[in-house]
Amino acid sequence: MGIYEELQARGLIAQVTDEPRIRDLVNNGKAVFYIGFDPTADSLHVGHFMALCLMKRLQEAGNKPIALLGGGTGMIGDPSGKTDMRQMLTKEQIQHNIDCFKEQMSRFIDFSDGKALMVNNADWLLDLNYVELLREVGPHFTVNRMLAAECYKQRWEKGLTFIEFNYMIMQAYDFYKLYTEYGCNLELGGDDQWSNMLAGTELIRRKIGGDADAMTQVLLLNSEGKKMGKTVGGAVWLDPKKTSPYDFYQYWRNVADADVLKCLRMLTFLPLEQIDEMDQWEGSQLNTAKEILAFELTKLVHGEEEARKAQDSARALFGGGPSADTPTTTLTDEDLNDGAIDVITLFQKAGLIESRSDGRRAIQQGGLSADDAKIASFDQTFTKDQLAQGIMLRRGKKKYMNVLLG
RNA sequence: GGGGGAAUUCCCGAGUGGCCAAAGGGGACAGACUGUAAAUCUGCUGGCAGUGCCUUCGGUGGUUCGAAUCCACCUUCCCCCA
Repeated sequence: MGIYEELQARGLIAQVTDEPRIRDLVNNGKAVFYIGFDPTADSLHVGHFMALCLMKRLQEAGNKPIALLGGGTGMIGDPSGKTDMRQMLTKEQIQHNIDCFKEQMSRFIDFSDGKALMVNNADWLLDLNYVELLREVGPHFTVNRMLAAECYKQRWEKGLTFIEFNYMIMQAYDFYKLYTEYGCNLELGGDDQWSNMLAGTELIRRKIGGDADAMTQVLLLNSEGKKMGKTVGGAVWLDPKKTSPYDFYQYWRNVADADVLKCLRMLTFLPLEQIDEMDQWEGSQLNTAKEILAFELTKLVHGEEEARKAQDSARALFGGGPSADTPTTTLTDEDLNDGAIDVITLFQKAGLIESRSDGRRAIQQGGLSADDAKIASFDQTFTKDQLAQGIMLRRGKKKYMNVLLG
Protein backbone atom coordinates (compact mmCIF):
# COMPACT_ATOMS: atom_id res chain seq x y z
CA MET A 1 0.00 0.00 0.00
CA GLY A 2 1.42 3.37 -0.99
CA ILE A 3 1.12 6.53 0.99
CA TYR A 4 -1.70 7.71 -1.25
CA GLU A 5 -3.75 4.63 -0.47
CA GLU A 6 -3.00 5.03 3.21
CA LEU A 7 -4.21 8.62 3.17
CA GLN A 8 -7.33 7.43 1.43
CA ALA A 9 -7.89 4.68 3.95
CA ARG A 10 -7.53 7.16 6.76
CA GLY A 11 -10.20 9.28 5.19
CA LEU A 12 -7.94 12.26 4.73
CA ILE A 13 -8.31 13.04 1.07
CA ALA A 14 -11.20 15.25 0.06
CA GLN A 15 -10.61 16.50 -3.49
CA VAL A 16 -7.82 16.10 -6.01
CA THR A 17 -7.16 17.64 -9.39
CA ASP A 18 -5.72 14.57 -11.10
CA GLU A 19 -5.76 11.38 -9.11
CA PRO A 20 -3.47 9.14 -11.21
CA ARG A 21 -0.85 11.85 -11.47
CA ILE A 22 -0.90 12.72 -7.78
CA ARG A 23 -0.85 9.07 -6.81
CA ASP A 24 2.23 8.59 -8.94
CA LEU A 25 3.92 11.65 -7.47
CA VAL A 26 3.46 10.91 -3.82
CA ASN A 27 3.84 7.16 -3.94
CA ASN A 28 7.18 7.52 -5.67
CA GLY A 29 8.52 10.37 -3.61
CA LYS A 30 8.44 12.79 -6.50
CA ALA A 31 6.23 15.38 -4.95
CA VAL A 32 7.52 18.73 -3.88
CA PHE A 33 4.48 19.95 -2.07
CA TYR A 34 3.52 22.98 -0.08
CA ILE A 35 1.03 23.92 2.57
CA GLY A 36 0.41 27.50 3.52
CA PHE A 37 0.00 28.71 7.07
CA ASP A 38 -1.28 32.20 7.66
CA PRO A 39 0.01 33.67 10.89
CA THR A 40 -3.34 34.66 12.33
CA ALA A 41 -2.46 33.85 15.94
CA ASP A 42 0.59 33.35 18.10
CA SER A 43 0.21 29.60 18.22
CA LEU A 44 -0.72 26.80 15.88
CA HIS A 45 -3.97 25.02 16.57
CA VAL A 46 -5.51 21.65 15.84
CA GLY A 47 -6.31 22.54 12.24
CA HIS A 48 -2.65 23.30 11.60
CA PHE A 49 -1.73 20.14 13.42
CA MET A 50 -3.65 18.08 10.89
CA ALA A 51 -1.81 19.78 8.09
CA LEU A 52 1.51 19.18 9.77
CA CYS A 53 0.68 15.51 10.23
CA LEU A 54 -0.11 15.22 6.55
CA MET A 55 3.17 16.90 5.82
CA LYS A 56 4.97 14.48 8.06
CA ARG A 57 3.33 11.44 6.51
CA LEU A 58 4.29 12.55 3.03
CA GLN A 59 7.78 13.49 4.10
CA GLU A 60 8.27 10.05 5.59
CA ALA A 61 7.18 8.62 2.27
CA GLY A 62 10.07 10.44 0.63
CA ASN A 63 8.43 13.59 -0.58
CA LYS A 64 9.69 17.07 0.02
CA PRO A 65 7.57 19.51 2.00
CA ILE A 66 7.61 23.26 1.81
CA ALA A 67 6.02 25.02 4.72
CA LEU A 68 4.86 28.39 3.47
CA LEU A 69 4.42 31.03 6.10
CA GLY A 70 1.94 33.65 5.10
CA GLY A 71 3.76 36.81 6.02
CA GLY A 72 2.28 38.39 2.91
CA THR A 73 -1.11 36.71 2.67
CA GLY A 74 -1.58 37.34 6.38
CA MET A 75 -1.69 41.01 5.53
CA ILE A 76 -4.74 40.37 3.36
CA GLY A 77 -6.83 37.87 5.31
CA ASP A 78 -8.48 34.82 3.83
CA PRO A 79 -12.25 35.21 3.56
CA SER A 80 -12.87 31.51 2.76
CA GLY A 81 -15.73 30.20 4.79
CA LYS A 82 -15.71 33.18 7.10
CA THR A 83 -18.85 35.10 7.82
CA ASP A 84 -17.06 38.22 8.95
CA MET A 85 -13.97 40.02 7.90
CA ARG A 86 -11.10 39.35 10.17
CA GLN A 87 -9.48 42.07 12.06
CA MET A 88 -6.42 43.22 10.20
CA LEU A 89 -3.18 42.33 11.87
CA THR A 90 -0.33 44.76 12.21
CA LYS A 91 3.01 43.93 10.64
CA GLU A 92 4.49 43.48 14.08
CA GLN A 93 1.82 40.99 15.12
CA ILE A 94 2.36 39.04 11.94
CA GLN A 95 6.08 38.86 12.48
CA HIS A 96 5.60 37.77 16.08
CA ASN A 97 3.16 35.07 15.02
CA ILE A 98 5.51 33.85 12.34
CA ASP A 99 8.27 33.45 14.88
CA CYS A 100 5.97 31.42 17.11
CA PHE A 101 4.86 29.25 14.19
CA LYS A 102 8.40 28.54 13.11
CA GLU A 103 9.36 27.27 16.49
CA GLN A 104 6.37 25.00 16.84
CA MET A 105 6.67 23.62 13.34
CA SER A 106 10.23 22.57 13.65
CA ARG A 107 9.17 20.15 16.35
CA PHE A 108 7.03 18.22 13.89
CA ILE A 109 8.85 18.46 10.62
CA ASP A 110 12.47 17.67 9.95
CA PHE A 111 13.94 20.73 8.27
CA SER A 112 17.54 19.55 8.45
CA ASP A 113 19.71 19.02 5.38
CA GLY A 114 17.14 20.49 3.03
CA LYS A 115 14.67 17.69 3.76
CA ALA A 116 12.05 20.34 4.02
CA LEU A 117 11.88 24.03 3.33
CA MET A 118 10.30 26.88 5.15
CA VAL A 119 9.64 30.03 3.18
CA ASN A 120 7.73 33.22 3.74
CA ASN A 121 5.57 34.67 1.02
CA ALA A 122 6.23 38.15 2.36
CA ASP A 123 9.53 37.80 0.51
CA TRP A 124 7.82 38.12 -2.85
CA LEU A 125 4.32 39.43 -2.22
CA LEU A 126 5.35 42.58 -0.42
CA ASP A 127 7.50 43.76 -3.31
CA LEU A 128 4.86 43.35 -5.95
CA ASN A 129 4.03 46.36 -8.02
CA TYR A 130 0.31 46.82 -8.43
CA VAL A 131 0.18 47.63 -12.11
CA GLU A 132 2.73 45.00 -13.01
CA LEU A 133 0.84 42.38 -11.06
CA LEU A 134 -2.40 43.32 -12.73
CA ARG A 135 -0.78 42.89 -16.12
CA GLU A 136 0.94 39.69 -15.12
CA VAL A 137 -1.89 37.74 -13.55
CA GLY A 138 -4.98 39.85 -14.11
CA PRO A 139 -5.67 38.61 -17.64
CA HIS A 140 -5.76 35.01 -16.43
CA PHE A 141 -8.71 35.44 -14.12
CA THR A 142 -12.26 36.49 -14.79
CA VAL A 143 -14.24 38.18 -12.09
CA ASN A 144 -17.38 36.21 -12.82
CA ARG A 145 -15.52 32.94 -12.30
CA MET A 146 -13.96 34.15 -9.11
CA LEU A 147 -17.29 35.28 -7.77
CA ALA A 148 -18.72 31.86 -8.44
CA ALA A 149 -16.16 30.29 -6.13
CA GLU A 150 -17.64 28.35 -3.27
CA CYS A 151 -15.40 29.98 -0.72
CA TYR A 152 -17.04 33.35 -1.17
CA LYS A 153 -20.60 32.10 -0.83
CA GLN A 154 -20.69 32.71 2.89
CA ARG A 155 -19.89 36.30 2.26
CA TRP A 156 -22.80 37.18 0.04
CA GLU A 157 -24.81 38.38 2.99
CA LYS A 158 -22.25 40.32 4.90
CA GLY A 159 -20.27 41.67 2.01
CA LEU A 160 -16.86 40.82 0.71
CA THR A 161 -14.29 43.57 0.71
CA PHE A 162 -11.94 44.13 -2.17
CA ILE A 163 -8.86 43.35 -0.11
CA GLU A 164 -10.21 39.93 0.76
CA PHE A 165 -11.40 39.29 -2.76
CA ASN A 166 -7.76 39.54 -3.77
CA TYR A 167 -6.69 36.82 -1.40
CA MET A 168 -7.28 34.16 -4.02
CA ILE A 169 -4.98 35.95 -6.43
CA MET A 170 -2.24 36.14 -3.85
CA GLN A 171 -2.49 32.46 -3.05
CA ALA A 172 -2.47 31.56 -6.72
CA TYR A 173 0.58 33.71 -7.19
CA ASP A 174 2.30 31.87 -4.32
CA PHE A 175 1.87 28.55 -6.03
CA TYR A 176 3.09 29.97 -9.31
CA LYS A 177 6.14 31.36 -7.56
CA LEU A 178 6.91 28.12 -5.73
CA TYR A 179 6.38 26.16 -8.92
CA THR A 180 8.90 28.21 -10.85
CA GLU A 181 11.43 28.76 -8.06
CA TYR A 182 11.37 25.47 -6.19
CA GLY A 183 9.79 23.03 -8.59
CA CYS A 184 6.81 22.70 -6.29
CA ASN A 185 4.28 20.54 -8.10
CA LEU A 186 1.56 19.98 -5.52
CA GLU A 187 -0.39 22.16 -3.16
CA LEU A 188 -2.14 20.76 -0.12
CA GLY A 189 -4.62 22.41 2.15
CA GLY A 190 -7.91 22.13 3.94
CA ASP A 191 -10.95 21.45 1.82
CA ASP A 192 -12.10 25.02 2.36
CA GLN A 193 -9.07 26.08 0.35
CA TRP A 194 -10.08 24.25 -2.81
CA SER A 195 -11.04 27.31 -4.83
CA ASN A 196 -7.89 29.17 -3.89
CA MET A 197 -5.76 26.18 -4.77
CA LEU A 198 -7.40 25.66 -8.12
CA ALA A 199 -6.70 29.28 -8.91
CA GLY A 200 -3.03 28.45 -8.47
CA THR A 201 -3.00 25.43 -10.75
CA GLU A 202 -4.86 27.39 -13.37
CA LEU A 203 -2.52 30.32 -13.18
CA ILE A 204 0.43 27.99 -13.71
CA ARG A 205 -1.22 26.32 -16.65
CA ARG A 206 -2.33 29.51 -18.35
CA LYS A 207 0.81 31.44 -17.77
CA ILE A 208 3.46 28.88 -18.58
CA GLY A 209 1.57 25.77 -19.54
CA GLY A 210 2.81 23.88 -16.48
CA ASP A 211 1.09 20.96 -14.77
CA ALA A 212 0.63 21.47 -11.10
CA ASP A 213 -1.80 19.67 -8.83
CA ALA A 214 -3.84 20.31 -5.77
CA MET A 215 -5.18 17.99 -3.13
CA THR A 216 -7.37 18.95 -0.23
CA GLN A 217 -7.65 17.35 3.12
CA VAL A 218 -10.99 16.44 4.64
CA LEU A 219 -11.91 18.95 7.30
CA LEU A 220 -12.15 17.38 10.70
CA LEU A 221 -15.78 17.82 11.62
CA ASN A 222 -17.49 16.27 14.58
CA SER A 223 -20.70 14.30 14.34
CA GLU A 224 -22.65 17.53 14.65
CA GLY A 225 -20.93 18.95 11.60
CA LYS A 226 -18.86 21.49 13.44
CA LYS A 227 -15.15 21.94 13.03
CA MET A 228 -13.24 20.09 15.68
CA GLY A 229 -10.54 21.70 17.71
CA LYS A 230 -12.74 24.50 18.92
CA THR A 231 -14.01 25.04 22.40
CA VAL A 232 -16.17 27.80 23.81
CA GLY A 233 -13.02 29.53 24.89
CA GLY A 234 -11.63 29.41 21.36
CA ALA A 235 -9.25 27.08 19.62
CA VAL A 236 -7.41 24.15 21.12
CA TRP A 237 -3.84 25.40 20.88
CA LEU A 238 -0.63 23.50 20.53
CA ASP A 239 1.22 25.96 22.72
CA PRO A 240 1.22 24.53 26.27
CA LYS A 241 0.96 28.04 27.67
CA LYS A 242 -2.31 28.57 25.84
CA THR A 243 -3.79 25.10 26.19
CA SER A 244 -2.18 22.99 28.90
CA PRO A 245 -1.22 19.42 28.05
CA TYR A 246 -3.88 18.28 30.51
CA ASP A 247 -6.60 20.31 28.82
CA PHE A 248 -5.36 19.15 25.45
CA TYR A 249 -5.56 15.56 26.63
CA GLN A 250 -9.02 16.09 28.07
CA TYR A 251 -10.30 17.62 24.86
CA TRP A 252 -9.63 14.40 23.02
CA ARG A 253 -10.57 12.21 25.94
CA ASN A 254 -14.02 13.78 25.76
CA VAL A 255 -14.80 13.53 22.06
CA ALA A 256 -18.17 12.04 21.19
CA ASP A 257 -18.42 8.29 20.69
CA ALA A 258 -19.23 8.82 17.06
CA ASP A 259 -16.00 10.69 16.46
CA VAL A 260 -13.33 8.57 18.14
CA LEU A 261 -12.50 6.23 15.33
CA LYS A 262 -12.49 8.95 12.76
CA CYS A 263 -10.07 10.95 14.88
CA LEU A 264 -7.82 7.97 15.42
CA ARG A 265 -7.62 7.36 11.69
CA MET A 266 -7.16 10.93 10.67
CA LEU A 267 -4.90 12.22 13.38
CA THR A 268 -2.78 9.46 14.85
CA PHE A 269 0.07 7.52 13.35
CA LEU A 270 -1.16 4.22 14.72
CA PRO A 271 -1.27 1.42 12.14
CA LEU A 272 -4.61 1.10 10.42
CA GLU A 273 -4.95 -2.56 11.41
CA GLN A 274 -4.84 -1.58 15.05
CA ILE A 275 -7.47 1.09 14.52
CA ASP A 276 -9.69 -1.30 12.61
CA GLU A 277 -9.68 -3.59 15.62
CA MET A 278 -10.91 -0.80 17.82
CA ASP A 279 -13.71 -0.30 15.36
CA GLN A 280 -15.33 -3.40 16.86
CA TRP A 281 -15.51 -1.85 20.28
CA GLU A 282 -18.77 -0.67 21.67
CA GLY A 283 -20.30 1.17 24.58
CA SER A 284 -18.09 1.99 27.50
CA GLN A 285 -15.24 0.13 25.84
CA LEU A 286 -14.90 3.19 23.66
CA ASN A 287 -13.47 4.94 26.67
CA THR A 288 -10.32 2.96 26.11
CA ALA A 289 -10.20 4.12 22.52
CA LYS A 290 -10.63 7.68 23.73
CA GLU A 291 -7.75 7.28 26.13
CA ILE A 292 -5.57 5.98 23.34
CA LEU A 293 -6.57 8.86 21.11
CA ALA A 294 -5.89 11.43 23.80
CA PHE A 295 -2.60 9.88 24.77
CA GLU A 296 -1.31 9.54 21.23
CA LEU A 297 -2.15 13.09 20.28
CA THR A 298 -0.78 14.59 23.48
CA LYS A 299 2.37 12.60 22.89
CA LEU A 300 2.73 13.95 19.38
CA VAL A 301 2.25 17.51 20.45
CA HIS A 302 3.78 17.68 23.92
CA GLY A 303 5.98 14.63 24.13
CA GLU A 304 5.60 11.31 25.89
CA GLU A 305 6.35 12.56 29.36
CA GLU A 306 3.68 15.25 29.31
CA ALA A 307 1.22 12.81 27.81
CA ARG A 308 1.89 10.36 30.60
CA LYS A 309 1.43 13.04 33.23
CA ALA A 310 -1.82 14.21 31.70
CA GLN A 311 -3.10 10.67 31.55
CA ASP A 312 -2.08 9.90 35.11
CA SER A 313 -3.70 12.95 36.55
CA ALA A 314 -6.86 12.41 34.54
CA ARG A 315 -7.11 8.81 35.65
CA ALA A 316 -6.39 9.69 39.24
CA LEU A 317 -8.94 12.45 39.27
CA PHE A 318 -11.72 10.48 37.71
CA GLY A 319 -10.73 7.41 39.64
CA GLY A 320 -11.18 9.39 42.83
CA GLY A 321 -7.68 9.63 44.24
CA PRO A 322 -5.29 12.57 44.28
CA SER A 323 -2.41 12.79 41.91
CA ALA A 324 1.07 14.18 42.00
CA ASP A 325 0.36 16.10 38.83
CA THR A 326 -2.79 17.84 39.96
CA PRO A 327 -2.69 21.54 39.14
CA THR A 328 -1.87 23.47 42.28
CA THR A 329 -2.43 26.93 43.63
CA THR A 330 -0.30 28.05 46.53
CA LEU A 331 -1.68 30.49 49.04
CA THR A 332 0.24 32.52 51.58
CA ASP A 333 -0.53 33.73 55.09
CA GLU A 334 -1.74 36.97 53.57
CA ASP A 335 -4.64 35.15 52.01
CA LEU A 336 -5.79 34.06 55.44
CA ASN A 337 -7.92 35.93 57.86
CA ASP A 338 -7.28 35.06 61.51
CA GLY A 339 -5.62 31.86 60.47
CA ALA A 340 -8.55 30.69 58.39
CA ILE A 341 -10.23 31.25 55.05
CA ASP A 342 -13.86 31.01 54.04
CA VAL A 343 -14.99 28.64 51.30
CA ILE A 344 -15.95 31.22 48.75
CA THR A 345 -12.70 33.11 49.02
CA LEU A 346 -10.82 29.86 48.85
CA PHE A 347 -12.51 28.75 45.64
CA GLN A 348 -12.08 32.19 44.22
CA LYS A 349 -8.35 32.15 44.89
CA ALA A 350 -8.20 28.73 43.27
CA GLY A 351 -9.83 30.18 40.18
CA LEU A 352 -12.70 27.75 40.19
CA ILE A 353 -15.43 30.34 40.52
CA GLU A 354 -15.79 33.58 38.64
CA SER A 355 -17.25 35.69 41.39
CA ARG A 356 -18.59 35.34 44.89
CA SER A 357 -22.11 35.23 43.51
CA ASP A 358 -21.07 32.48 41.16
CA GLY A 359 -19.63 30.64 44.14
CA ARG A 360 -22.83 30.96 46.12
CA ARG A 361 -24.88 29.58 43.27
CA ALA A 362 -22.47 26.72 42.81
CA ILE A 363 -22.72 25.83 46.48
CA GLN A 364 -26.51 26.02 46.44
CA GLN A 365 -26.53 23.55 43.61
CA GLY A 366 -24.07 21.25 45.24
CA GLY A 367 -21.39 21.86 42.66
CA LEU A 368 -18.40 22.45 44.89
CA SER A 369 -16.47 20.02 46.98
CA ALA A 370 -13.29 19.92 49.01
CA ASP A 371 -11.47 16.64 49.50
CA ASP A 372 -14.51 14.87 48.10
CA ALA A 373 -16.83 16.37 50.70
CA LYS A 374 -19.60 18.49 49.29
CA ILE A 375 -19.64 22.09 50.46
CA ALA A 376 -22.97 22.56 52.20
CA SER A 377 -22.77 26.04 53.59
CA PHE A 378 -21.53 29.47 52.55
CA ASP A 379 -19.84 30.08 55.84
CA GLN A 380 -17.74 26.98 56.03
CA THR A 381 -14.12 27.86 56.73
CA PHE A 382 -10.80 26.14 56.42
CA THR A 383 -8.00 26.49 58.94
CA LYS A 384 -4.38 27.08 58.36
CA ASP A 385 -3.61 23.51 59.40
CA GLN A 386 -6.00 22.07 56.87
CA LEU A 387 -4.48 24.20 54.16
CA ALA A 388 -1.00 23.22 55.13
CA GLN A 389 -1.84 19.61 54.38
CA GLY A 390 -3.30 20.55 51.04
CA ILE A 391 -6.94 20.52 50.04
CA MET A 392 -8.29 19.24 46.78
CA LEU A 393 -11.00 21.55 45.53
CA ARG A 394 -13.34 20.52 42.85
CA ARG A 395 -16.06 22.14 40.82
CA GLY A 396 -18.41 19.83 39.06
CA LYS A 397 -16.93 16.70 37.68
CA LYS A 398 -14.09 18.00 35.61
CA LYS A 399 -12.57 21.07 37.17
CA TYR A 400 -10.29 20.78 40.12
CA MET A 401 -7.43 22.52 41.88
CA ASN A 402 -5.12 21.52 44.67
CA VAL A 403 -4.54 24.26 47.21
CA LEU A 404 -1.51 24.47 49.45
CA LEU A 405 -0.08 26.94 51.88
CA GLY A 406 3.23 28.35 50.76
C1' G B 1 -23.63 61.33 -3.71
C1' G B 2 -29.24 60.72 -2.36
C1' G B 3 -32.98 58.03 0.70
C1' G B 4 -34.29 54.53 4.63
C1' G B 5 -33.27 51.38 8.91
C1' A B 6 -30.49 49.36 13.12
C1' A B 7 -27.26 49.38 17.64
C1' U B 8 -30.09 45.45 24.24
C1' U B 9 -26.93 41.56 29.19
C1' C B 10 -21.79 35.43 26.16
C1' C B 11 -24.77 34.91 21.20
C1' C B 12 -29.67 35.44 18.76
C1' G B 13 -33.72 38.26 20.07
C1' A B 14 -38.20 40.77 22.91
C1' G B 15 -38.88 45.28 25.29
C1' U B 16 -41.22 52.15 22.95
C1' G B 17 -41.46 56.40 30.20
C1' G B 18 -42.17 53.53 36.10
C1' C B 19 -44.48 46.52 37.53
C1' C B 20 -36.77 45.94 33.87
C1' A B 21 -31.05 43.23 36.06
C1' A B 22 -34.52 43.47 31.57
C1' A B 23 -39.40 37.95 28.07
C1' G B 24 -37.97 33.81 24.96
C1' G B 25 -34.32 30.73 22.62
C1' G B 26 -29.18 29.12 22.18
C1' G B 27 -24.78 28.39 24.66
C1' A B 28 -22.19 27.92 29.25
C1' C B 29 -22.25 26.18 34.22
C1' A B 30 -24.26 22.86 38.12
C1' G B 31 -27.53 18.59 39.73
C1' A B 32 -30.02 13.62 38.45
C1' C B 33 -29.10 9.54 35.05
C1' U B 34 -24.32 7.50 32.92
C1' G B 35 -19.19 5.37 30.46
C1' U B 36 -15.01 11.82 32.01
C1' A B 37 -20.13 9.71 25.83
C1' A B 38 -24.87 10.95 23.64
C1' A B 39 -29.97 11.79 24.69
C1' U B 40 -33.28 13.35 28.53
C1' C B 41 -35.08 15.95 32.94
C1' U B 42 -34.07 19.94 36.70
C1' G B 43 -31.73 24.24 38.39
C1' C B 44 -28.90 28.41 37.15
C1' U B 45 -26.74 32.41 34.12
C1' G B 46 -24.39 41.22 36.03
C1' G B 47 -21.87 42.40 40.86
C1' C B 48 -21.84 43.00 46.14
C1' A B 49 -24.84 41.84 50.32
C1' G B 50 -29.39 37.08 53.84
C1' U B 51 -35.53 40.09 50.91
C1' G B 52 -31.53 45.73 50.17
C1' C B 53 -27.78 48.27 47.43
C1' C B 54 -24.51 49.12 43.09
C1' U B 55 -23.22 48.90 37.66
C1' U B 56 -25.53 47.62 32.72
C1' C B 57 -29.29 48.26 27.27
C1' G B 58 -23.31 51.82 21.04
C1' G B 59 -21.04 57.06 22.95
C1' U B 60 -21.87 62.11 24.99
C1' G B 61 -25.16 65.60 26.71
C1' G B 62 -30.47 66.90 27.62
C1' U B 63 -35.99 66.49 28.96
C1' U B 64 -38.43 64.14 33.36
C1' C B 65 -39.98 62.97 40.17
C1' G B 66 -38.33 58.71 37.09
C1' A B 67 -35.27 56.66 30.60
C1' A B 68 -33.10 50.56 27.58
C1' U B 69 -37.52 53.29 26.21
C1' C B 70 -38.32 60.69 24.60
C1' C B 71 -34.84 64.83 22.32
C1' A B 72 -29.90 66.52 20.25
C1' C B 73 -25.26 65.48 18.54
C1' C B 74 -21.52 61.70 17.66
C1' U B 75 -19.76 56.69 16.30
C1' U B 76 -20.54 52.13 13.87
C1' C B 77 -23.29 48.77 10.82
C1' C B 78 -26.99 47.36 7.21
C1' C B 79 -30.44 48.16 3.06
C1' C B 80 -32.27 50.74 -1.44
C1' C B 81 -30.99 54.15 -5.48
C1' A B 82 -26.48 56.27 -8.25
